[in-house]
Amino acid sequence: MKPNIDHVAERAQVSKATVSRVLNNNPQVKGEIKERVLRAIEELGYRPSVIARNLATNRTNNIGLILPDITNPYFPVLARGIEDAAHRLGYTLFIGNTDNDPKIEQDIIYKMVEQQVGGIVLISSTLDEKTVNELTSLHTPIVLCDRLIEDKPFDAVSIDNYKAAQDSINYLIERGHTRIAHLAGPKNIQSAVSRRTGYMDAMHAANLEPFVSVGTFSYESGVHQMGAVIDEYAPTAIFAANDLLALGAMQEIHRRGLRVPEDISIIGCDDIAFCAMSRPTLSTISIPAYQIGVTAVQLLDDQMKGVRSGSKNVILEHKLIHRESCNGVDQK
Amino acid sequence: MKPNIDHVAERAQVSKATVSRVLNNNPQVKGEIKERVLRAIEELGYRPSVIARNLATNRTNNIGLILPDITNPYFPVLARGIEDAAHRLGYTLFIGNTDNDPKIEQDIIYKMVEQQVGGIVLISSTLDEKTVNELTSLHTPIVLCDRLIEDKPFDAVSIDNYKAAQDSINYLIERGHTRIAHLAGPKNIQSAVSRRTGYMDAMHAANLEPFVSVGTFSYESGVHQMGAVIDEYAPTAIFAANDLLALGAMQEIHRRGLRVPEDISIIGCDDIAFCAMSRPTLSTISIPAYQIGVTAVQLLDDQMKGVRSGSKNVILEHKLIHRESCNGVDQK
DNA sequence: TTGAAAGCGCTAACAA
DNA sequence: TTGTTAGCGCTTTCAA
Repeated sequence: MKPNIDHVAERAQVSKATVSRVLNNNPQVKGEIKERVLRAIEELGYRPSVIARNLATNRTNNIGLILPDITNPYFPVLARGIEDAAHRLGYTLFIGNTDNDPKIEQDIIYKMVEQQVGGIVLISSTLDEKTVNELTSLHTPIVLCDRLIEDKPFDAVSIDNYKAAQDSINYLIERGHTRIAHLAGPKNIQSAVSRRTGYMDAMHAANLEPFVSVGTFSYESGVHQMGAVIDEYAPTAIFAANDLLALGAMQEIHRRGLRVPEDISIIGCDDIAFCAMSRPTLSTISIPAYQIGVTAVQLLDDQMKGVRSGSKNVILEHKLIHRESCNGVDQK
Repeated sequence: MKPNIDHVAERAQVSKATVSRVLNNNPQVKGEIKERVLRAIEELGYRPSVIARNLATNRTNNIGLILPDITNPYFPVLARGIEDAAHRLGYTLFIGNTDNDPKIEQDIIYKMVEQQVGGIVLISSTLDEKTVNELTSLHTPIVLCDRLIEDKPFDAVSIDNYKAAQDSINYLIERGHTRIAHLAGPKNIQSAVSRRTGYMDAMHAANLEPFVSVGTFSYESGVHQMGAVIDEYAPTAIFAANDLLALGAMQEIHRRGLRVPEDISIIGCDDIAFCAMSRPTLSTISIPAYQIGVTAVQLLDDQMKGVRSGSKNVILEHKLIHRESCNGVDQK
């Protein structure tokens, strides 16, 4: 039979309150008694019941991670950062995929709250007024990743997507490109929108004619969009809203017998591992996904421990990575 | 104040046992009373405390997924299958990465058991006698993925790695190759060992001289190993123990000014998404990772519900996918 | 510094 | 068919 706190108390000849104190490192237990309790615990192979403790204290050491789809190569790195940080802080991690479906997202959030998670790291696409109000009413600490919500009562950690887009465009402009098209992501995803706006503003600032093709954040979408872009705009460079799009676009460019970067330069965003493996290797905006994850958990931990009041918005640095897929227009 | 079962009982003018019955869909509650209780629940916005229920029943609706590293592109698909199946069955999923470190693995297993998970899906590399005994002593349902343990009291789901390797070699032999090298995975990972054995046996059966280079399951290892293989063996074909190795090898082959498949054909294993995106696209053994995940959860659910006694070993079908990276020797 | 005892919010015998 | 009551294994006042 699995030993419980009473068995330990009995064996150590103390009350279970004392055992509980030892368990919780309460310093007011005298050394000798503490020894005795620890020995009893050892001898019985006793492990406290987390569940009973949860009920008594009304909290858990669990936190939840809710993301669109772990299958998208950008997310595993983020998830790993979160898991590592959570593990380090003694939390166990729940995980759930939403496929960007607001209904599923709701579902999972409630399920995790029901499990009494101490906090949630949320990568959401659906932050309308209604959702925000519901989240607020949960009274569960929340940290948002990858989207920047101003004037909202949530902690968040992300990069400056607007600036990342501008950096990309300016990088292409410096290399002499003037016909730069943008493969954009979904309109309901905030990071995609920021990147698109950054692109538009940078193009206008340089007096260049913009061209945007909207799709999803997938490889297939990149393949598909690229065909239309070539037909309708004849670009010499592409800024893709993420790397999967860029890789798909590259595929289509090659299929048409054009070359990267000689005919068309291309830059992506995220810096997934495959950017360095593709032929040619893919220039991109590197997002510190792992660090975003770690930071998110730190913010969450602070909230859970009541260290801070008010919400905090952390913007991490992105970095443009130059690889083979980008050339100057004169280097054909 | 958050309502509890007593509040509901009071409002519905019944005992809390009756409320509990309604909560658990016990059919012996009369329709009218059930209505009253449901109304009270509705009006109070009552949600039962999972934690209290866990303590009372001594079980949870949580299951755990323990894997080496979610960052390895093979695992997210598996994880997704597991999450989807778990979600469908009403389980919430814990996740933990081990980095193939037996100590961390132990740690996470205990942590999850401590959380009273109902069961664990384990992708382990370290199944020695000692670990097996410890796992058995946990009395927690366990399903192993991706490795086949005979005569062990665990459910498992995997593919036939030995045969997968043989299929690959025979496929290359049919195309006229005779100098076929193998980039092997770590010696302590069972799937890697099976693939290697399959390779060796297939080579011997065909009277061909084998050449094995041992490394890790990473891209970098593929790059590194490939150099040595070219120098020491001059292969016309490569069977890599996984796709990352294959992609790394391809990179190195190109770097040396050789061509795939004209100079060297190459086939990998796993069928990660990038296989279809690389240049050339990569032939590989397709492993039904998603289906493995789904099946694992089904087995786990059976165990948890006591449907079955004895352990079950499910082998799913793999499939050889022909892509551009493989040629006949005469098609130079 | 330690112990006694009352919960935490539910489930499940057992009785009625 | 419903209610009474005793736990589940801890934590946490309050008293000693």
